[in-house]
Amino acid sequence: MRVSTRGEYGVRAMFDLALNFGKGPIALKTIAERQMVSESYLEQLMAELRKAGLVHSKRGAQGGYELADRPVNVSIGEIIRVLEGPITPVDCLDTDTERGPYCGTPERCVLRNFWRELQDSMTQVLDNTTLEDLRQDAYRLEVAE
Amino acid sequence: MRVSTRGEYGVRAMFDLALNFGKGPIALKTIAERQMVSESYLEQLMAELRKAGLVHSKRGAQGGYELADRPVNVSIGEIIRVLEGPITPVDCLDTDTERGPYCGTPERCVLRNFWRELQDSMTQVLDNTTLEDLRQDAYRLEVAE
DNA sequence: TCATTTCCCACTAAATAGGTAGGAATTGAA
DNA sequence: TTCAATTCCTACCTATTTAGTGGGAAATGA
Repeated sequence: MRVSTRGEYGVRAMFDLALNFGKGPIALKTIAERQMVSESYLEQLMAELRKAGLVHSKRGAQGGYELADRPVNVSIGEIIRVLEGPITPVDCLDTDTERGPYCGTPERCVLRNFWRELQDSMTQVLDNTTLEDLRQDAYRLEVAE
Repeated sequence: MRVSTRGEYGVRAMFDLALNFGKGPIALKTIAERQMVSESYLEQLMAELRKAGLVHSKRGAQGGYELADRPVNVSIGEIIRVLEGPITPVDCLDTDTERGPYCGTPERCVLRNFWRELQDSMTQVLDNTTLEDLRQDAYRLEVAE
């Protein structure tokens, strides 16, 4: 029932980009240092986020990464799905891949419904929180001090 | 963001015991066959559930396992915690173990709060669903046919 | 007595997690 | 035009976790 470091680091990096949105590209090195994450490991994650269209990159000197869209349009769920795959507590909920939608006995569907409920409560939080929400939380935190 | 087969099989087995609650001990072999799970693998899981006090066992001929308590008193969350450990999407939420409660920068606490929200929504479902709820779902399913 | 059943321990193959290393390609600035 | 900064790409690596298997000792009802 855990998010791996892929998801966790990815969210940290995207949150960092959200806090610096509008300032032009941010170098991977900067993000990695600020978020205390291995640079070359994070690089791989950023490559996946780029291919998924969540960030834009600029090569060469003064290059770096920036959000492809405004923070309000990026949910945490999107980030997690790119880095961790579909949000499904158990395989039989996963209709996209070939992990099968039906599980044999009718009693088993009772369990399937339960897992679906769990899935819904997770996606509810994940898909309804955006980077903008987190950015505002951070802002409020700063003001309060 | 997945439950491993440990949790999934464990819940299946406990659900099976709930459906057969009051009928005396059920042999591991029977559960394994009904739930289509490897017998010796399930055996290890049952051992952990027994040590955690969730099931009672009886050795020898006519032996087997049965719920230690009425289905209404067993939540799915308990089962999952025994077999998968604490329900924490990320380490910094885990105050029980030595994974640390505090994460460095104040901005990071924004993320911590977010993960906490996710955790809450998960435990909400997991801890408020009991084996009795599932048993009744199964009963209703049967009646409807 | 004996078939049945739990209990216990050791082992293992494959996948996943969490990285490292090195170099090619691009680009802004001096 | 050169060069340092930076992304991009591929390959590789180690430890841990996952999902089991196998064998035998101990208990117990018939």
